[in-house]
Amino acid sequence: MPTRSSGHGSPTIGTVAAEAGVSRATVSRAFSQPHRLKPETVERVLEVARRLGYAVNPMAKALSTGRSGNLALIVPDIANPFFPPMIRAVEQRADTAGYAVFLGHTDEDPAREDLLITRFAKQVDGFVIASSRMIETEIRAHAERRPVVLINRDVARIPRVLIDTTSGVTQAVTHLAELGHRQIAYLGGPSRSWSDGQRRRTVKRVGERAGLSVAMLPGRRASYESGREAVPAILATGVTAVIAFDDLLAHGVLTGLAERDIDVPGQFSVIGCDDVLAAQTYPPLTTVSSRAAEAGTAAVEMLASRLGSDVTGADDRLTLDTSLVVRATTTTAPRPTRKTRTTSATPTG
Amino acid sequence: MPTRSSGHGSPTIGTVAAEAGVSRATVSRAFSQPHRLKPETVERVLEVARRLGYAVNPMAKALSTGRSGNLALIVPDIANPFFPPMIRAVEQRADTAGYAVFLGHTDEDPAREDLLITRFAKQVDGFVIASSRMIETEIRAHAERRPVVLINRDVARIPRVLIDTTSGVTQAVTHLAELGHRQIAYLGGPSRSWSDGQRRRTVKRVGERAGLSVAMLPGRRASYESGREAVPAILATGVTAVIAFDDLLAHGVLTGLAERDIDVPGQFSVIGCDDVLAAQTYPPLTTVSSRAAEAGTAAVEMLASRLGSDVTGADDRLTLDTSLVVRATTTTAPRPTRKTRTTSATPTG
DNA sequence: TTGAAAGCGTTACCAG
DNA sequence: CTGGTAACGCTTTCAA
Repeated sequence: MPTRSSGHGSPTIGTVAAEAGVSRATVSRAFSQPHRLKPETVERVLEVARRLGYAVNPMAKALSTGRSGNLALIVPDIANPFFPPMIRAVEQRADTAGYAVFLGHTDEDPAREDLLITRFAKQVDGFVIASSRMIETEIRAHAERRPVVLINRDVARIPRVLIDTTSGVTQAVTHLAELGHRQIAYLGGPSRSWSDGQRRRTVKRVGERAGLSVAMLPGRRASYESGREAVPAILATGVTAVIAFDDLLAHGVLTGLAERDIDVPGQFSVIGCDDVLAAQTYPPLTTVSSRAAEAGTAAVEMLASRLGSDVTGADDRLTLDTSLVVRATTTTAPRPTRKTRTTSATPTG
Repeated sequence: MPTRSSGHGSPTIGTVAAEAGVSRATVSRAFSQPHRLKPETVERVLEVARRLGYAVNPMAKALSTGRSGNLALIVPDIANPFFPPMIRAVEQRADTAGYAVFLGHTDEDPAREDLLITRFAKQVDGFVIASSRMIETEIRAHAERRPVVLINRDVARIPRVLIDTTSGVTQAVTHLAELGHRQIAYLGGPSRSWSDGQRRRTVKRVGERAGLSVAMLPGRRASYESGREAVPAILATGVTAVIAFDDLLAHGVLTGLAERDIDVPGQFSVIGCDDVLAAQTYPPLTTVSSRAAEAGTAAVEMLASRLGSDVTGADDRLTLDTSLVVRATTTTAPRPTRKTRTTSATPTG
């Protein structure tokens, strides 16, 4: 029995229509295009709707309009303190733009990332993909189906917002050079990370230009433990300072160093990246600022503008500059007392 | 022109049906009830679908079946490190159960929480609400519309998983008593927090039973800064040890104490809660373990079981016990030398 | 085992 | 300014 206005479940547009004595089309308009209706009609419909506790069913609406009003945010690792502020910002900005957001956690796995995006695809109007680990081809493929805005991943012709750590890392290297350090190391992060590539290249380039010998340590998971475990390798290179991919690693290094009774910054200088630990380490960590929240906000704005008007727009690429925040883990290089020896791997320079 | 099998947009069930020479109903069945179809038919349909890149449209499916395959996770504060592991767990468990998850961030605001839930309602099959700040009436109202599982909020007859810190906090108080402390304080967290209430009561009860004098400090936002700022108030009470609502606050207290040259644990003992900072503070924080991830997983499981079968089931209430993790911020009470006095400013060494 | 057709709740085009 | 009526893409009786 196809009764539109039954009284059991949540009220539908039909229920309201019947009760208000108008057509379903009118009820629909009362919500989506009130200006095309006589004010008193709108008022009456809305009143009835309120009384009945009616609310538009987003899925039905989506099916009809082709726009879901949903976005998906994909991140590699929620547990990394770099992301929560970004997630928060995306959520907030999306919310004010009327979007609800799905959260996808890829656990740094490109395959999982690909899968998640595919699963979300039909249910969202667009994606914000942070620190994507997928290969360009895959990213492009997805971007062709749905609007995509990338964060910290530079793929031509795909809207993206990049936290440019070149500036901050350059300052970091220069800072160390000025303090008299002659040998420094870069402790890498996730290998597929665009940010890591950028930082790695910057340290190398700027370091060598400043006449420093710089050791590159292989990338690893960005975590406190990884940093702690990397200390022996770092020391083996004989450097007097290290710049880590991020604060988490740097924090771990601080601990590893402390465990070996190596004084920071007295005997060794450490610099982090992202400034997520603020002054919460001991000693307070010198680091490169980040702008995760801003990036999130900007990404949603880009996405929203794409969704609003079908602008095939220019090649959107927003970069956010960073800078060095000097705290207490860096100081002048120790005089070359004992000669630290490299054992096997990791040549310098 | 109502052509079902046009060749432009993403393929629909009609496209596949036409291409495979079967009815739309058959295609639908090939995906949802393959066993009710001749194996070779299923195979052919699936093959065609794959070739065409067809994927079921979840919204259309949802509209038809009334189940969206989505869940919503509501949290008060993504930035608090207590939540990311939980979010991660929820996401993961939901994923394996075939659900996608919306994330809602309420920023500790009950009104916003209420609003978010309402907005999600029509689009999800159920909610996991963590540390809800809403009043019981509101929670009940929502729970009547959609299945709800609460985390760290104890509302009768609503499925909930509670991280029971009673055990851990009891151990904490006892630990301090055994170390000879006679006066301790509890530094409160968010006022609407169920966990805070539980911890507060436990500290008070167990403390007094052990013959300690216990000072209750008003609740505040669970953050590093709040903890740091609370130090003067703590010192003003003349206690020799403090148990903080969570690790963030405790960490802040550590800093505030250090700024005043008060040695921890030599002159003052500090205990946190949730164990989210692990050994990452200086000194490593004695704290009460937490089980955020487990709670998230359990919550989704409860929800999924409710969704699966319409069990009006018993009064589900799962509690997860905790215990004290002793690290390095607690030790025997200092002898009553100088009478600790609060001045005003922040003298540093 | 398969097909026809009636919904699911909205929107949007076309009349009036 | 408002109503009728096809879609939107899929599921699900009901028949065959």
